[in-house]
Amino acid sequence: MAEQLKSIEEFMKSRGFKLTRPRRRVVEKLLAVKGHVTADDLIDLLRKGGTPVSRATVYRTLGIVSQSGLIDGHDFQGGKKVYEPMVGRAHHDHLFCISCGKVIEFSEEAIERLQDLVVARYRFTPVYHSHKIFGYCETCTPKPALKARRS
Amino acid sequence: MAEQLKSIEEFMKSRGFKLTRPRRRVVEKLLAVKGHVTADDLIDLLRKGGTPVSRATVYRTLGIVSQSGLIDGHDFQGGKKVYEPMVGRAHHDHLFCISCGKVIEFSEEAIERLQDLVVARYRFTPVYHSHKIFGYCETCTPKPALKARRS
DNA sequence: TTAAGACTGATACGCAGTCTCAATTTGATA
DNA sequence: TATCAAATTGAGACTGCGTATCAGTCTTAA
Ligand SMILES: [Zn+2]
Ligand SMILES: [Zn+2]
Ligand SMILES: [Zn+2]
Ligand SMILES: [Zn+2]
Repeated sequence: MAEQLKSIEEFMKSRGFKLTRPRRRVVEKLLAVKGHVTADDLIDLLRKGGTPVSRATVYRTLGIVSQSGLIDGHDFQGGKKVYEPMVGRAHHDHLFCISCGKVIEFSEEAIERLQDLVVARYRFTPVYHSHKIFGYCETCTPKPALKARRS
Repeated sequence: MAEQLKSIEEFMKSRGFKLTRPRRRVVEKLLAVKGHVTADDLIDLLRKGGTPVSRATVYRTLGIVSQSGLIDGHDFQGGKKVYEPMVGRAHHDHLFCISCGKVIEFSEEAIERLQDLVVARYRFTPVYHSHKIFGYCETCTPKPALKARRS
């Protein structure tokens, strides 16, 4: 955990940013929370934790660190970004349940390889990608068995 | 083209919506423009074309027709949706140039198949997906040859 | 003709995120 | 330790896409 913080501090230094106390609070809170959180989640958590940080600083910090790939932001629902730490984690993509909001992470190396093929085909230089599949998770999917019984 | 309009009209009827004159104007304009346009692009085009339609109606119409899969909306840049007609077209995904904004469409059947595999693994019922690769298009990618010469 | 219901458009509103700018903090230097 | 320029902070104003509201209009079928 301190390890992860260190990585982030290094990145910021390399870009001429300081890991100030407010910024550290934001990053530490994000690292402490497992899963995907919004900027406002972080603001609430920090306030409740007795170490409030201004909205502007939270957004700015997330913006800066996002550039490093050490944290990732995703837009699932309509226009509300969720962030997750990526320090020391492998790349993954997401399934999102449009009924309950559940987020499932998946890795499929074969897909990643095929993307290399696609970009090569168009002489495109990829920087990052977003692959999201929307639908119903197991508990939100209507059971076919029940449907059949009804008829 | 009238063919495409017909499909959209059928969908709307089936859902209890009427293809009124303002709605038809919006849809026809979208079908007429090749490529990806925003709601405001459509508003401008309609106004310049002498057949203005209110903002609300444009947004509402795009929202209604989007539900059919006959047009698709994508969010590339920050929070500005672009729409494209899908009537009679096959599914495809996108490359987006973060330098010039160019959009390249691609189809990779193998990726689509692998997605089936992924969702099955999690007993997930897919409804739609979004697969976007961001980076630099051919003309925006710095040429390695030039770089080498410099050193 | 009349009336119920769908639709339109002007505009107010919501909301995530950004910008502004005076006050504060940082950290390099004397 | 004192000093100062540069970076950062935070409160709140602001932006911009999209949605909600609602009075007035258009349809359509008695
Ligand atoms: Zn991926
Ligand atoms: Zn994730
Ligand atoms: Zn696809
Ligand atoms: Zn497309």
